[in-house]
Parts: sequence; C-alpha cells; structure tokens
Amino acid sequence: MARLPTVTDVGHAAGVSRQTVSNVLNSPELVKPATREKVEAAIASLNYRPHASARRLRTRKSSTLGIRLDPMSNGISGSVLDRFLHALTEQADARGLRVMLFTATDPEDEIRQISRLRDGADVDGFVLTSTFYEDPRTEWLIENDVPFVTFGRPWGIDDLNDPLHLWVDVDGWSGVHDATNHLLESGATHVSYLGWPSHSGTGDDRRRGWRDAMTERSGLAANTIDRLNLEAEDGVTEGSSALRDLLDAGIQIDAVVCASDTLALGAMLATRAGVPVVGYDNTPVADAIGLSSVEQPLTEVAAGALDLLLGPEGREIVGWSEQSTEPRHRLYRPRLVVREPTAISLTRSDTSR
Amino acid sequence: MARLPTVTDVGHAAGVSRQTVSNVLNSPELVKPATREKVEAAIASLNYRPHASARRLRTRKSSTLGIRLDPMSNGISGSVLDRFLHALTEQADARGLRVMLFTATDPEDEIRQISRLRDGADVDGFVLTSTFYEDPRTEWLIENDVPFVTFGRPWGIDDLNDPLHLWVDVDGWSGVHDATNHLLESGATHVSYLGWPSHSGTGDDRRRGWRDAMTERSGLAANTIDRLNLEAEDGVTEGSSALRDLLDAGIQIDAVVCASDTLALGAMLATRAGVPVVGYDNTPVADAIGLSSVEQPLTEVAAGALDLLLGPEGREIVGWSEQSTEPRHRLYRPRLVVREPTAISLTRSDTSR
DNA sequence: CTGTGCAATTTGATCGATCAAACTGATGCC
DNA sequence: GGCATCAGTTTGATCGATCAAATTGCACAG
Repeated sequence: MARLPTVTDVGHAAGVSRQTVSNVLNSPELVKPATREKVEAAIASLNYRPHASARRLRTRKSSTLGIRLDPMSNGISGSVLDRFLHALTEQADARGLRVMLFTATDPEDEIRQISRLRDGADVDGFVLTSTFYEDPRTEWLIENDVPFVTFGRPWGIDDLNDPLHLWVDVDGWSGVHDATNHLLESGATHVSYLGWPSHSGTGDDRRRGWRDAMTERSGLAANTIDRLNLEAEDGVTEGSSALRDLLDAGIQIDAVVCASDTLALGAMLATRAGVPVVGYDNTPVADAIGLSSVEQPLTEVAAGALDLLLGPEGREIVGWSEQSTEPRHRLYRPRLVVREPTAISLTRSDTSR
Repeated sequence: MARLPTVTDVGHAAGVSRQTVSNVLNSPELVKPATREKVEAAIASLNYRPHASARRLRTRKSSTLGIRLDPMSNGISGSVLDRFLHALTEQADARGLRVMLFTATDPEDEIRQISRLRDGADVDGFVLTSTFYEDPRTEWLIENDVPFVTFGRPWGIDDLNDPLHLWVDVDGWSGVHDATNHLLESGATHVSYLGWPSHSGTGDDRRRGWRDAMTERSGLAANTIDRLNLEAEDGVTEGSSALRDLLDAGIQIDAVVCASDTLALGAMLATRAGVPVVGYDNTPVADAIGLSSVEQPLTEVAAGALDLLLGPEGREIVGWSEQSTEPRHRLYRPRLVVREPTAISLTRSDTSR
C-alpha cells in the first residue's frame, strides 16, 4: 500500500509550500484565492487527508470529546442516555468533533480514566451525564481545569445564575407541570404523582412540577395533594405496588403522572383500564403500548452542550476560564407526547400468582 | 499549568536515556530489572503518561477502533446494539483499546466516514454491525485492506468454513429452536412463528430454527406448520395485526415464538391471556412485562470480536491477510430466559377504538 | 530613488514518541 | 593478547503536521 500523501506532497503537486497547504486548511483567509484553488484541486486529486495524530501532536488539541458509557443501562429508561449518545455523536460530527467512549466502575475510577485520556491527549473535553449532589467528578474537573459540560444541573445553591461549570439540562419541572395540567384539563382532579424517593435533584424538580400544578389548578387542599404523592424506586414492580397500596387504601385517583416510563408501566399495571397515566422520557416502550410521555429534546440538548463547550467562536474546545460572558448553561423545555390514553391497558391476568 | 512530563523528562529523572524509558514501556524484556525499577519509580513520581498522539504518529497505530452508531435505533430492539456497544467498550478497555463513534446516513456515507477516520490515522480497525447480503461496506473494506470484524455473518455461500472476513455472530437458529422446543415440551403443539418478511439472513435463520424444531417434534403436517408461519415488519402494531388475522381465520395457536421482543409485544396484544409468547433479544421491556425471551450473549460476542481483530498475539489490530490459520469466526449460542409465562398479559381495553 | 508597510508565501524549529543504527562494556574463546 | 559476541543502553533520524520568524514582491509615501 502506497504511503498516504502529506502536506508536502500536496504542496509539491500544487507548486506551493507545505505551510500554504496548511493555511488553506486552517486559515483560508490568509491565502490568495487563486492559490487556494490550486491547492484545493491538488488536495482533491491526491485524495489527501490530514493526519489527525500529527496535527494533534503539534496543536495539542484532539477535537475529540470523551463520554462515559454506563456499565449497563438500568431498565427501560436507560435508553435515554443511549439516545443522548446518538444525538451527541451526530451533533459532534456536524461540528468536526469525534466522540470517544470509556467506561468506569465508580466516580473515582471515572476520574482516573478521565485523567488518563486527557494526559494522553486523546480527548480534550468531556461530557458528563448523571451528575449528582456534590459530584466528585465535577470538583476534580474544575480543579484540574479540564473543559467539560454536564448533562444535568449542578443543583447547587445558585445553579442558574452563577454556576460553577457549563451545563445543559431539561426542565423537568415544566415537563411534569405540563403533563399534570394536561390531565387536569382533561377532567381529572385527583392526579397522583409517582416519583423516586430520596433527594436527587432531578427527581425533586419533577415532583415540584406536579405539586405546583396541583396547587394552582386542582382546587384540592394541600393535605389531599400530599396523599397523592407517591415514592418508589425506579422499577415496574416497585411502581406498581406503590400505586396499589394507595388504591387499596381507598384513595380516589383519576390519573397518574410518573417520573419515568418504567414507573408509568408499573402504574398502568396497578390501575384500572381507563385511568390515564403519563410517563417520562418517551421511550420506545411508551410508543409501543400507547403511553403518553414527556419527551426530552435530546438532539437540542446535545447541540447545546457542544455549543457551550466550543465557546462563542465555535472553533475549538475551550476551558471554563476562557469562556466569554455568554450564558454558561442551557435549559431546554420538554414536550408532552400525548397518545390515545387508554387504547391499550395492562391488566393482571387470571392465572397470575 | 506546567508542561506534561515526556519520556525525556522521565529519563532525566531516572538517569537514563529517553529510549530506555520507551523500552520499559514497550519492550520491558530488553531492560535490565534494576534499571526498569528506577524508570518505573520515575514514571510514578512524575505521574508520566505517554502522549498518545505522538506515539500514533510514529507507530502508525491508534489502538482505537471505530463503530458506527445508527442514526436512531429502531424501536424496542434497537437497544440490542446499544448493549453491544456497552459490552464492546468494556471489553476494548480491558484490552487497552479505545472505541470511537461515528455516524453515517447510508452505506456509501459510512464508507466515506470509515475512509476519513482511517486516513486520519484516528482508527485502525472497525466493527461493523447490521450487515446484509452483498454489503458494499465489507467489499470496500476487504479491497482496501482495512482490518475489521462484523457482528453478523456474511451470509455468503460458505460463510462458516471459508469466510471472506472476520465475523462473530449469535446462532439465531439455535435460539429459536430452543425456544420452540421449550414451548413444545410445555405441552403446546401449534406453535406459531412471527418473524420478519424478506430475506435478511438473520431473519431466515431464526425462522429455520422454528421450522426445524416443529418438523422434528410437533408431529404436525408440513402444510399445517406452514399456516403457523407469519410475517410482519418489526413493529408492535404490525405483529399484532398479523397474528390477529390468523386468529380470525380460526387457526389454532397454542404459543408464539417471535423474531423480536417488539413483535412479541404485538403478539401478546393479539392473543388471549394464557397463550405463551417468546420474544428475542431479552430487552428491558421483556423483563418489565414478564416475557420469556432469547438472550444474546453480547459480552462474549464483543470479546470474541476483539480477540479476532487482535489476532493470536493479542497485541495489535491486524488485518485479514496477516491472520494466522486460527478460526476466523465465532458463533455464540444464545440462551432462553424463561419468565412466568402469563404473569401479566396485555389486553385491549373497552374504550379502544 | 529609497524606504516603509503590508499581503502572501516560505523556511526552520518543534510537538513527543519510536525506529534503526551505533555504541559500551563485559565475557569468552582461540 | 586480539577479536567476535552479546546484553544493555544511547544517539540520530523520523513520523506529519503547525507555529514562529524570515522572506519575497509590490504599492505607495516622502
């Protein structure tokens, strides 16, 4: 196999020097149009491609960003991160960036991996997903001045106006708020919320969206609303039994809003046919069984993440300190996908144990 | 931020030359143990990491492999490729390889992307998924002597004994065969098969698994078996209506084996509760609704793919021509995950249109 | 006519590693 | 002693690109 052409070969073919070829590729405005055309013709005829590693060695930039792929996505909703990954890859490609994957067993290991990738100059920026309160990863990245953006708010004191790092996120409050309002408008009054326990920022945010909508429009007393507030770990069985407990207690429920499609599936199993349920994430399952769901605009989220990382110039991945005074975060509003509410329902069959 | 240490720095600290440091890293057997320890100590104390791009420039190897991420995975079963990606990343990591993603709009575009990544020395091997009859990608890769392995048989004349390239695959015949036998053993005689139309190698292979099992054990006449053979595009609605047509025609059906969990979900919607259905891929949905399903051993598949690509030495990605006489493919047997067959069933509700 | 300024292009040095060849001692053999 | 051998180590060259500084050519003011 013949040696691949280099800038020198192209320059030779076009009758110019290697640097001029380099300029045509990186700073076309420096080159006289006539020369540029000659060079471009030579590039095309030789089918020249810049050698990425050589460029990286010299520029100390890799135009590659790293993202961690979780060991094994959890349940149905795991596909959200996969879809985000799809979107990120496409958007990165459109901006001339590459996406490199890595795995890690825990946050400390992830820091080690990040460090390795960065020191090897393999990657010059990172996208973090599934961030949490006082995430050691973000602290480490800030300290070490590594460019990164998180999908998920820092959930700190004043994350909106004075964040410590770049972030993009989806406004879960508004998604659940819209969903709840939609159900209230359709005639329901007792709309239950089935969400995660504990205090993940995302979970609390979504729950607040429901509570605010209920307080504003349901006309129910606060303690009645409280009774409709359910907590369950993210699983079909868990969601199902949480809701069934409520029903067994004789509480009236007209509709259910859930923090995930997984919980929503559980809710559908527990409720009678005809009780509308709204999920979250709009996974393929929701589509398959005709479940209304809140869809996150992942393509826009991915695009936003990259735009923040690339900075206003949009040419290179820049660190936090070099950022301009532009907004340093983006919050996207999700969209409620309404499906025929009761076209299909799930029921326990007779032979069930 | 201080400049990162280089081999020269390490050599200086250890009192040896840069090349010795390089040897410690790449050919430790050439270095005297005492010297090696000194160098290793220096590496640790300086926290030295080799600069990946510099190494790649010199060696013309990237230790990175590329894999295409489909634009948007189709339906429920799309998650299989995602899970394969997870497994591949983990296995690659264990072998010192990195995984880089790319996207493409069609096979021609994919070839263009592959060419770009390879010319840029970003990637030195590829993993192809979703291969099909006379795939232009494999032909191009073979012609251009690019190392690659496919997840999916070439489905050529003699793919098993004299394949044209490296491949790994899962034995769909055996998976469906096992599933069908399982149902027959549970007392069913009229086991229907709901698979894809057309002539994808994978689809035909799975269908054959059912037909062979039925011929061997059901005791039904060939034309009776034929009537139980259904075709539908991969969708819940499509699967559902195909099966309903059969039921409306008054054909007896004791159980259904499907080519995917998506079709299986459709089948569950169409059949009465109590008719066991087996899906394929063991997606999260199957787990959620208690659907038996055939699980592909994706971790092993990923490991096999890498082992083939790395060759017997296991040190570097080698092209086809340099392969030894070792087997050039791996076929893995899937495993039937049996779940409580009718714990939960899906039925159309009253308010359905 | 000379020199300044500027645009366009070229040349030399460099990024950090590895390859290939040369070197250094120590050993052993005739 | 003289010389080949060999393990262990070092030096010079190189991969392909970009940066920084030097150079060329040309227009124009003094």
